[in-house]
Amino acid sequence: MPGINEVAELAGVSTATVSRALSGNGAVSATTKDKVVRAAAELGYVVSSNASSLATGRTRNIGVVIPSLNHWFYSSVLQGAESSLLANGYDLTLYNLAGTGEERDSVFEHFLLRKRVDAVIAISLELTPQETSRLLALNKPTVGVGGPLPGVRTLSIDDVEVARLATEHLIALGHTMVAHIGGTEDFERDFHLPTNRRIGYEAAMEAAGIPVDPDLFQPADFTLPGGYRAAKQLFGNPRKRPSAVFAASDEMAIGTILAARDMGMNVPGDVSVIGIDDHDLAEFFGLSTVAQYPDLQGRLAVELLMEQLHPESREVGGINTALPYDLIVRASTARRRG
Amino acid sequence: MPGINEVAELAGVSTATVSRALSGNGAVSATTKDKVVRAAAELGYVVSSNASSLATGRTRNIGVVIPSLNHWFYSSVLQGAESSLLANGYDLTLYNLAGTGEERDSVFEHFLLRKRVDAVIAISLELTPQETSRLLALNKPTVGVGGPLPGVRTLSIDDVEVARLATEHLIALGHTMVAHIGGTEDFERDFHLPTNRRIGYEAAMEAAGIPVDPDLFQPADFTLPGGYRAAKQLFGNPRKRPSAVFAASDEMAIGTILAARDMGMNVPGDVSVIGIDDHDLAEFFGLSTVAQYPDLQGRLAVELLMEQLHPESREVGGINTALPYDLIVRASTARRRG
DNA sequence: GTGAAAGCGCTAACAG
DNA sequence: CTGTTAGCGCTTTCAC
Repeated sequence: MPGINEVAELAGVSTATVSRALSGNGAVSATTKDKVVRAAAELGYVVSSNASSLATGRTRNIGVVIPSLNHWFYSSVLQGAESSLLANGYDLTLYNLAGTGEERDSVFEHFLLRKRVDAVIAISLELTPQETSRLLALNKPTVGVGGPLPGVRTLSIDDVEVARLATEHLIALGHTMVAHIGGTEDFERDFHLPTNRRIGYEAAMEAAGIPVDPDLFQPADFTLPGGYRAAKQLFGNPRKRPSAVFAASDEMAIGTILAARDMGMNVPGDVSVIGIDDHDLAEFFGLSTVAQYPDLQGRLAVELLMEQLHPESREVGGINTALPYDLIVRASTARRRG
Repeated sequence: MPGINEVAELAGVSTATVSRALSGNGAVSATTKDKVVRAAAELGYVVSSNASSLATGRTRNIGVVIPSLNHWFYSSVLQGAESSLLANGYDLTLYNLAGTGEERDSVFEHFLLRKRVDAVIAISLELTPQETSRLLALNKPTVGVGGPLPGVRTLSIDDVEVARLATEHLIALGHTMVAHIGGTEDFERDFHLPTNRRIGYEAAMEAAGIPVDPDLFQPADFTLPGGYRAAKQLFGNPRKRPSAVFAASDEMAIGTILAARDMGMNVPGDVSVIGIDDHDLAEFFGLSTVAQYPDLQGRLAVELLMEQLHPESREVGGINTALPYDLIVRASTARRRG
């Protein structure tokens, strides 16, 4: 593990010059730079990030706080963020909030404060007021993805619009008995988004002059089994059978498709189904959906941070644009029959 | 952001004493320790991990290298490791190898070498010889999970035994036409495990005196759609229709169940299906399986590392025990009909 | 049990 | 353009 002075010696220059040559800060003649680079390569020299951080106050490391790793959306955002950070020469340290309350506390009480990160990305987090203030107290650039974080710049698709679009697709196919599977109250409190999606659904219905029927709403937990159970309730109602279902996530929509099959119903013959996400499995199940791009959202979050961390070298444009989403029509939606 | 000297001042002691009191290294009288702790709390003092690392040479940070984030197994291991590291006061920095070859290279060429981690956990990695030597050149404690890593202590279930157990379960139910869906050749080269699982399958068949029929093997890519396609091939063969399928992963097994349904076959009436993993969705699909516990594997990997990093304070026992796995019988397997 | 002081390996003025 | 030097904030001998 060679240090900077060994490189300096080999190259026949001072350590300061080595530092300058390797970091690009400060002018170095082309020839010395070349010498230094060679020497460093020969020795296999790599800066000690600790020493460097201590001297500069910057760590080239950013913290990502995530509610859980086992969800398609979160891990996709994480994947996008990781890859983009890597490209920018940053490390990513991961804080997972799943697990006991104690673990969660210790993230906020100890870990984030260790001065180990230059900035933090918070994925779909709904924090307690205390946690939020801890986060803000870090006084570091922070950006949220997918969750509303008071006081923090947040990246999120327009859930109301996305839900409206999905619902309109169903309505345009002639459906009027359009059911909605959305978040449970618990879930709503934690993530807000289900409420927004429900609002978009209701807006689309009302705009089409179709009264919103509370019996056509079923809460679920955003999982496939949850969607399955909710759909069975909907389909089993002898009085009102929906001809279309808008589920607030693809996993629930897939559960809905499976429930329909199990009840002997044909999708889309007897019932149309649409979700939100464009989950990995959506294509396999022929699921129509509104795609969002969590990977891209993770990348964008990193861009945003980089702008704040390196204000000089970046142009600012393009970040404030709304996040993209697209209606993707597959085999699970069709014109109302009869 | 108070520093150690401010704490020292408030407590009326030297910085050396603060360091000792807070780290537990070196003797400090109970009363001074108390004073220091109070002062630190009052100021909200947290050590600068960089300064501390620079001085001690230890970072309290460990690197985790993972092939991809979107897989149940990997992210479960990661989750277990993260939570266990947190409990041990360690940070986790994440290196994802998915993405372009360049990104992958840069992980090995630059990031891991930054002296930022005390140890590394490699999840299911099959590395090139060059990458392996880079890794070993770090000369840091390293443990692998789930993949064979030459020269590295690795945690892995006994794939041969697990596969044999699954197959025996089918055989014991009277099945003789037992098909196997395993890894493609590409996949095999990368992960080895499919081969081992296939070996276990064949061993069980032979032990029961049932000749292994190559027509009853189908390769797939460990995904649900892949399992679906493979199963269709198996079930569509007009000459030999298996009465049971052993899939090398739960996702492929679920694909198999869906394929059977789509072909009008009843599970387990017409065909029994078993997988390996105990995936999140296994219960929902009533899938019989051999559970492995990736979360636990992640935790164990951390234990192993902690032993190496803090040899004094740990007892060594229990780590060399084979990793646990359990046959879990649900609704997808039954006695052969007729 | 406690303090003084010498670094850990690098960077950033400041001179030249 | 390059070298000298003073830290960054902590830990750890070494005395006392």
